[in-house]
Amino acid sequence: MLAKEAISIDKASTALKLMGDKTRLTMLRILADHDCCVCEFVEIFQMSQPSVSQHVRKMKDIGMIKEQRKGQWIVYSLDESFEGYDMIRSILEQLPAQDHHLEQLIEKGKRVSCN
Amino acid sequence: MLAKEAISIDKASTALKLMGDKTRLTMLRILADHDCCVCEFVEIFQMSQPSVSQHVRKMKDIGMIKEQRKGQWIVYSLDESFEGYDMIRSILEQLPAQDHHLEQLIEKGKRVSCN
DNA sequence: TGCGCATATAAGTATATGCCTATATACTAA
DNA sequence: TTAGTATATAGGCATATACTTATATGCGCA
Repeated sequence: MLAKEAISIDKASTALKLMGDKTRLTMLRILADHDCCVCEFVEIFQMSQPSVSQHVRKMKDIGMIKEQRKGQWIVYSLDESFEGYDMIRSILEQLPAQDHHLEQLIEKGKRVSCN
Repeated sequence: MLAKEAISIDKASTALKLMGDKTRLTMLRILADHDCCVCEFVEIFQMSQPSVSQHVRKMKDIGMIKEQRKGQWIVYSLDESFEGYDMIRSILEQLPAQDHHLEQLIEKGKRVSCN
């Protein structure tokens, strides 16, 4: 057993359910390395802005990610105070990095956040 | 980054989706410590046998668990050869043990598998 | 062979999910 | 204030999910 604080089955299943969607899981894997705003995800996933907004909202609602307004944009990031943070971090660390999405964003001149 | 073999986002999201159900997640947490058969899960979850069978089937279909017939029973266990085995193991290790379910099963004289 | 137990499958239903379009809200800058 | 950009919400629709009951299949044993 790892020396990580245990999370309840209930909390864990709620988090894992959200991570069970390919789009959200990719978003989280990106957020593990880079903060992002909604319009960047729209560009990356070539998906409607409301769809992205709804995915983001679900993750924000359970406290998995947090938002911070930066001028015109709302930048999202993993919330380290989330009860299951250690768990989701350890999951994301086992997934391939998604830096190519960020690189393409920069190439297209659509990268917004600076980090 | 941990030194675990990477799993694709696709494979991972499929596995995580199944783990996003409270019943299945609890089953998996139990299987992390003890092999079980369908009738034991029926007793533990107080759920219809077809429901249990369907949950088990979904996990078997993607290779997450494997079956082994032992006489009258089919005993299920985590499949170590599953591509995402390291990932699901690391998740389950962060969840509270579910030994009380097994203990209650034994008290009721309904424990089947011997391990 | 035939009965009983364990498990699987089929079919139906209610609810949840993920996407879309249309519209509302919030902030920036002229 | 007004226009433009970013984000959120509402409403609708198609599909997926989780459960149920009814029924089929598979194995062990008398």
